[in-house]
Amino acid sequence: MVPEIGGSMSPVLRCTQCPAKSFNICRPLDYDRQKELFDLGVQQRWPRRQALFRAGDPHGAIFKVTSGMVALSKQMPDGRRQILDFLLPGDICGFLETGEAHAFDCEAVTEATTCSFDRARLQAFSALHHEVAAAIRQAMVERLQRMATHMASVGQLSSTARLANFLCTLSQAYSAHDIQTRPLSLPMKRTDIADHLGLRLETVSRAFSKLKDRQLIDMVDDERVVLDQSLVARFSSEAYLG
Amino acid sequence: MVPEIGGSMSPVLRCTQCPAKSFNICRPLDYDRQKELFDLGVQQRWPRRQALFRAGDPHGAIFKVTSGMVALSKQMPDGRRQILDFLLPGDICGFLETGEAHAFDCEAVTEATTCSFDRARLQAFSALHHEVAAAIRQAMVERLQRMATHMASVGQLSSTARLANFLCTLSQAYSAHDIQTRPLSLPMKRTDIADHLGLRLETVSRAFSKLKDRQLIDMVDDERVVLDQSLVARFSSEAYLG
DNA sequence: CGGTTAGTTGAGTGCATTCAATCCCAGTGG
DNA sequence: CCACTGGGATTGAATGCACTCAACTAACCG
Repeated sequence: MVPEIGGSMSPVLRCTQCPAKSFNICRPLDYDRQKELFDLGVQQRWPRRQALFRAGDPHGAIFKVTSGMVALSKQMPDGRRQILDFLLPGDICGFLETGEAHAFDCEAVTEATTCSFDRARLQAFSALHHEVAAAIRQAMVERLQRMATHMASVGQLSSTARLANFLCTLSQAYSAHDIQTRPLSLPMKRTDIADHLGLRLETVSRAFSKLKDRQLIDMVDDERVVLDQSLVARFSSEAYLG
Repeated sequence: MVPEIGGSMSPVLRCTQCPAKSFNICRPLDYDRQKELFDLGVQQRWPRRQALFRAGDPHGAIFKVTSGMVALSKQMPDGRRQILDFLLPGDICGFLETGEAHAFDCEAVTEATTCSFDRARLQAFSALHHEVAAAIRQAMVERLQRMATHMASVGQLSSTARLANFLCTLSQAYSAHDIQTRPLSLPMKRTDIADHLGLRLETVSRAFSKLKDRQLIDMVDDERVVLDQSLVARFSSEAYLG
């Protein structure tokens, strides 16, 4: 799932308890400091559909996803939910809250493992190491930009274009996380994609069929898809959403 | 438009060149430090529809809105646009970019004035004054939460509910900025509201009519509306969007 | 085997869109 | 003064896209 990356400048450090590759907010740190940070972490395993935390929970830990996929979402009182983003191994969540409580829901979309850090200790660590604070800010800016692009997609595009754009965006995220993109794996359910795109699952299914018919994608099975080059060219964020 | 706020702990400091009330990221600063920061600013005036900056522009200044209303948006190649947020006096923009270029478009929705700061100098200032850095991070977190709530609205609600929620959210933002909410002023055009909510302007107009028919709002004129209590209770972010 | 879960497809409905007409108002010039 | 104009908002009629409800398939598991 997460292939080895070779030829890095310093040895790829692993959290003493985490199987996945290095914490992306730690890239700027040298080996000793990465080790110091990772030693703070505690590994946890989450079955599919289980909540890491819910909006309103008092926030304790900050989570780094180490395997599987996790969804950040907002739940409405009537049961509808909006999935804001899918998190991949290396991503962190639970750090962007105000006050004392979580603002979002966070749940495992597949079986997932995380490495969790005590919030106060990570904060103290980032106060000490200026580069970590900068990396956290950078992570926030990137999440903001991802959300903005996605909002434009949900607000402006037709169902099929929305799905096409989603697949391209996901492919780009996989590339950034050194995850294979051909075929592209879709570990989340159709319902999850629907809740992410602001559609019903039947509409998502029809959109998949349309893309297949137009030969813009090729489905290996329900959870593996190969994107055609022309799709990537037309619907990637840069090309399509400015 | 921006009534005086009385009884503050320290004197309400004004930027030497800015007519509006104090920079909200500066609330934690004492008087001397606020003054030091504000002295860096340069005032500018923008006619309606003019761009403060466009996505892709190399970023220079960071803007604080001092009067009027400004829209952050994402433009698509075919002309459609998604307005991400409306900025009120006291809000800042242009600080959440990666690399060398702006990620969003920013344009004046009404005639507006801004106080602009050199990016490098503000960054240096915030490195020096720890509380300012924290306030900037806080502003980013709040924008992220606003966008998340809005995304849930665009993704999940019907046109009328979307408009109702928008009006309530706007009212809350006005309160937080010490702007009058009864009546609530709507300085932006119907097109702007449509581009914010992911609807067509005709649909927005029909949604206004529906809310009027159900006596959930009362229109003074095209740009002034009074929200009924029951509307606020049902469609404010906390009540409706978790 | 039957039961469950996930996905696809069909038929019909409803809501938002498109296109067009009308209204209102402010500004302008005859 | 009134007629004309243009921008913005509203409303009507018809279309189309996404939704709802339902049937059906496939895979998995007891």
